[in-house]
Order: sequence, then C-alpha cells, then structure tokens
Amino acid sequence: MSGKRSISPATRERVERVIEELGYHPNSGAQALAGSRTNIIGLVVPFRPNIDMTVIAEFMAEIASRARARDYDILLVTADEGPAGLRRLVGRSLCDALILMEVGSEDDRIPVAKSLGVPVVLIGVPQDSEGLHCVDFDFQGAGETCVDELADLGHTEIALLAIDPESKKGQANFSVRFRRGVERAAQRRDVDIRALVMEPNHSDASRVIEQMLALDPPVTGLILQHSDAPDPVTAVLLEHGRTPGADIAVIGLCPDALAERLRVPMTTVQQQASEVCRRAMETLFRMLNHEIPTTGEVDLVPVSLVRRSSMNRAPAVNGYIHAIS
Amino acid sequence: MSGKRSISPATRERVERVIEELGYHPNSGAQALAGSRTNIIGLVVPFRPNIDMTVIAEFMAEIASRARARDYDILLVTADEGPAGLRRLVGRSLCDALILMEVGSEDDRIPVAKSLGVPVVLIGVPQDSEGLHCVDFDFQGAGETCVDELADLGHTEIALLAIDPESKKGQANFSVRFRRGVERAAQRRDVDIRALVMEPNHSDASRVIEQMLALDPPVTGLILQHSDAPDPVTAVLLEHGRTPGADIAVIGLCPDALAERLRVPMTTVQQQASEVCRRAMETLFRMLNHEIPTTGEVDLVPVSLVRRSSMNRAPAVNGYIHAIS
DNA sequence: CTGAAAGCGCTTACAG
DNA sequence: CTGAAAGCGCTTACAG
Repeated sequence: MSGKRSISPATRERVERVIEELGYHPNSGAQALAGSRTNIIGLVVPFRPNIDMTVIAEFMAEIASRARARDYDILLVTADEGPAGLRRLVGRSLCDALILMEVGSEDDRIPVAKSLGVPVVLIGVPQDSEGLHCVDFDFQGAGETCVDELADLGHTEIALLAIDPESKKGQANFSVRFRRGVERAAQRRDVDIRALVMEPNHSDASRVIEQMLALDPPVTGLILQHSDAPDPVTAVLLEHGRTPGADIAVIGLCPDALAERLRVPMTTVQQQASEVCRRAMETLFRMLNHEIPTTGEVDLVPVSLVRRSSMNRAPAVNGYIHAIS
Repeated sequence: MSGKRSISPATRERVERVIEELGYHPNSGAQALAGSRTNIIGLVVPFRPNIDMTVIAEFMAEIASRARARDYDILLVTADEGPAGLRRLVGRSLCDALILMEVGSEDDRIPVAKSLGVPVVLIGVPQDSEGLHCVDFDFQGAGETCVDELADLGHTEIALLAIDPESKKGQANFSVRFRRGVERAAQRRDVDIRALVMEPNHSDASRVIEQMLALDPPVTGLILQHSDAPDPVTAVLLEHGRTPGADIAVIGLCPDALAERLRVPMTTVQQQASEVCRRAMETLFRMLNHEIPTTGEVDLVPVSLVRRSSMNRAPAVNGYIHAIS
C-alpha cells in the first residue's frame, strides 16, 4: 500500500527495507488497471517545420521535470496525430491528462479536447477557448510594451521588423497577437509604425534595413519580432554606422542569453517559458486532484521588460524636442 | 483478439463494425499486464543547456513518428534522471525498450544500460560500447571529408573555426570526433590546420576572422564546425571583401536549409538525422521481434558531401601552382 | 475456427 | 491497525 491508509512504523520500516533489498518496483500496468489512473500525462508536441524548436524544447524540459516532481511521467505525442490521437490516448487509458502545445486559432483539436473527459491544459490561445484552461505569454502585451517603451523615449517613427504572417498560417497565433499589440499601442500613443517583413538571416536583414534607412520621415526606433533577428540586425546596423542605443533605439523579443551577448546588449520583453509551464502544470495537477473543475479560462503570463543598452531617446527634430510623457 | 489467430471473415467484419460503432479502444494497462508488453518505447532526452535543441527535436520527431508507424508510443524521460531513471522505467515495466540520446564518452548510464534486460539503442558513441547497439553520424569521417575536399582543391593552409571543447565537457563527444577526423586527414594530406575557437555569433565571428586574416602564411580554406556559424561567418567574410567560393574556400557542418539560404550557398557535409533514426529504430524493432540479439555494435552513418558555391581552388603561390591530387 | 478458464499484479472496499 | 477477497480488462494457453 502506498500512502493511502495508516500503518504502524514497525511494519512500515520492515516493508521499506525489503523493497530496498529486492529493488522492488510496482508494475505500472497493474497499478493503472486496478487504480484506474496511469500517472502519465500526455504531451502533444508540434514537430512541424517553421517552429522554433528551441522554445518548444524549453517547454518540454520544464513540463517533464515538473511532472516527475509529482511522480508523473510524460507520454510524447506528435501533433500530427490530430484529434484522433487525443481520442486514442484517453480511449486506451494511456494517460490521465493532456497538455497541448502551440494551439492555433482554429485548431481542430479544440472540440475534441472539450469532450475528452480528462483534464486538459492548452498552451496557446485558440479563438474559441470557452471552457478550456489555456496558458500562454501575453504576446499582445509584449507588443504594446515595445511601443510604449519607444514612445516614452520620444520615438514617433518606428519600424517593426516583422515575421511573415503567411509563414504561420493555421499555426500558433502569437505573431498575430504581438502585432495586434503593436498596432493598438501605436494608435493609443499616436505613433507611426512601418512593418517590414524579414527573414532572420544576415542578408535579408541587410535588405530590409537598407529599405528602412531610406524611409522618410526617418525611423528612429526599431521593434524586432523574430527571436533570431537580433544578431544579424545588430550587425547590419553597425555596418551602416548606426549604433543601437545611440543612433537608433532597438527593442524586441528574444531569449535573454542572446540579448546579452550582442555587441550592444538589447532591451527585450522577457518570455518566461518556465512561468508558463509552472502555471500550466499547477492547474493540471489541481484538476487531477479535483481541486478545480476541468473547465477553465485563459491565463496570460504578463511580460516583463528588461532594459539593456540598445535604447536611446529620440533625437530632436527641426529644433523641436519631443515632449516626453 | 488482435491478429494472433485465424478468424473467419464474417465474424472479423462483424467485430470490426462493432469496434467502429462503439469507438472501442483496448485498455493499455490491461494489455500490458496480461501481455507483458507495453508497446511503449522509453526515449531518454538530454535537456541540458549548451545542446542544440533543434537537432534533438529533429530526432524526437523522427523517432516518435517511426514508433507510431509500428504502433508504439514514446515515453519521454529526461536524461537527468540518470541511471536510476532507466532502472525505474524497466523495473516498473513502463516500456519495452529504450533509446538514449546524446550519449557521452564516459556515460554512467552505460553499465546499467547493459544489464537492463530490455532492448536498448544508444545514439552516440561511448568509450565502452562493448555489447551495446550504438548509432551515430560518422563525425570523424565528416572531419576528414572537409579536409580532403579542401586538399583536393589545392588548399594547404586551412583554419578550423572550432567549437570550444571545454563547453562540451562530459557531454556528447561529436565535436572531439569531428576534430580528430580533421587532424587525421590533415596529417595524411600534409596540410596545415590552425584551430580557432569561436562562439557562433556575429561579433565573435568578427573577432576570430580578423585573427585568421592576420595569419601567415595566409589561410585559403575554412572549416566551420558549429552549425550556427555559417550565417555570421559568411557575413563577416563579405565585410572583409572575401567572397566564399572566390577568395576563400568555406566548408562545414550545418543543416541544408541554412546552407542554401546563405548569400553564398555553402558546401557542407550532410547530417541526416532521419537516417540515424531509421537505423536506430530498425535495430530496436528487430530486437523487440527477437530477430537479433540485444547485444550489438557501433553503426556509423557515413556523411555525404553536398557541393554548393562556397569552394574554390587554392590560388597560385609565388608563381607555383599547387599540384592537384 | 471458436469458447471459456486462468491469471497478469496491483487497488479498493469490506471485515476483523 | 491488518488481512484477505474481489475485480480492474485484457492475453494466453487449453479445450472443443
């Protein structure tokens, strides 16, 4: 018996010693059958191309270790099994609960996720999240923060080096949400945004930045959406004699490690994968323990701004100094 | 009954129809208990920092999909559970077989892997691989191929932009094996190699390449070991007026997609993750079907050279044209 | 080709 | 606090 009923210290110790000696491990299949719980969590991972596997892996690591901390294991399922995969997992009683990663706006797994009868947490925000527990970064807030930070420094002509929205068709909607945040804040702050689609490599950065430098009125602030953009963009700006933090203000979305090792360390909005995972796993375990119902709502992790050296005030224009809010 | 004994077409069809109608799924715990097989493969994944998760994810995707193709599922285990994790997996009968990724030279999981009593395949080549099935890229061959290709074009002064060997201490040994290949071939071809340790970002590439350009006798060929090096290195070379394929020959190790979208598409040795996974899974399934014993040997996937535009002949030196072998 | 018994190794209730 | 029965949903032999 494992922990369910009271036991005298004497026999407990005796049993524990024998377990140790014999190297006893309970048979998981028998436990699952008799106890009707598997102690396994199904993790549905997107292995499509065009997804940043570095961040997916960060999530997997965090989720797996949090699961083990509560004596759960992780069953890895690829997203391309689709809705039928989810049915199989719970139909065959392969797991007690599910986590779906990279859930898109119109995800065909949403309806079956709702009717599965086991706890489910989504990472991402679908259009119709009604009744589902969803956890994600607040990408819209991140976009707003970037614009606000630039506007606070007096910038009114801003370029957004954007992820191609076409490349993410039908996938996760974080780039759309970020951009929506940028646009809302731009309107609110009465600031100009020029969006330039860019691939995150040196030659495309070169192309796009030359385009940007030709713009009139001149751009003084830059928002980088793609997490691989900072290295090539910083390099190209320096090649053109524009030092981030002195000649042009740069802010964006990327891992801290990258931001810090740039020639000019970049101000970023932080995406804490661990915090998203912590919340997702916490609500999953609460559902498994029947502490909360299996229906839930959207839980957005607020962004936090990390100021480094890539931001500067907007230069005076025509002798007029921008009012700083 | 699923497939084990003969059955009349009539009843078969009747049963299949009912299965369909009722949405029947066999209970995996009961199957495991009664059949003493789980149809689950344990996959032990390294989530340490300093590992390229892009390639790890490529392996996971390939392994998971090949497993599903034979009706196996994947249990995800993090490498930091160590040897005890392996014992737990088979002790609790959570899986029928194991795959260990990123196995290092002196891996403390090796001895227990040998005594586990279930089929195991390692991805990587430990020092003591005796009796274990190991599959990996032939990194040594890759290193040799790079040097041979340069030497064939007449280059005798070659720089290796290398991964810091310290950063991989106690981890997988592929960078050591690549470098060993480079050194062996250099000796064999009587060619000079200067190794320069580099981090794969634009500013470190800049530092290292300036260092390289100052070398005497001048370097005419470049080997890139780090798969993230090609973009920044190509950029820095062009900044210094050296066009790969015209002024300097460049070859290296990186994904095809990256090599092809560079300003000068780069000649590379190809690392086919899918081929490594295919072989690993093939031998695993053969073991599971008792077609081969659970003891095995090292299986290295040969590299294949993909020529693109980054290579040129060595320039004539002092009026003397190098003899081409 | 088909039926029906035994048993896989546990957990859960039910007695003591 | 402890013992012993029943049963979880299958697979595997063993009969017919």
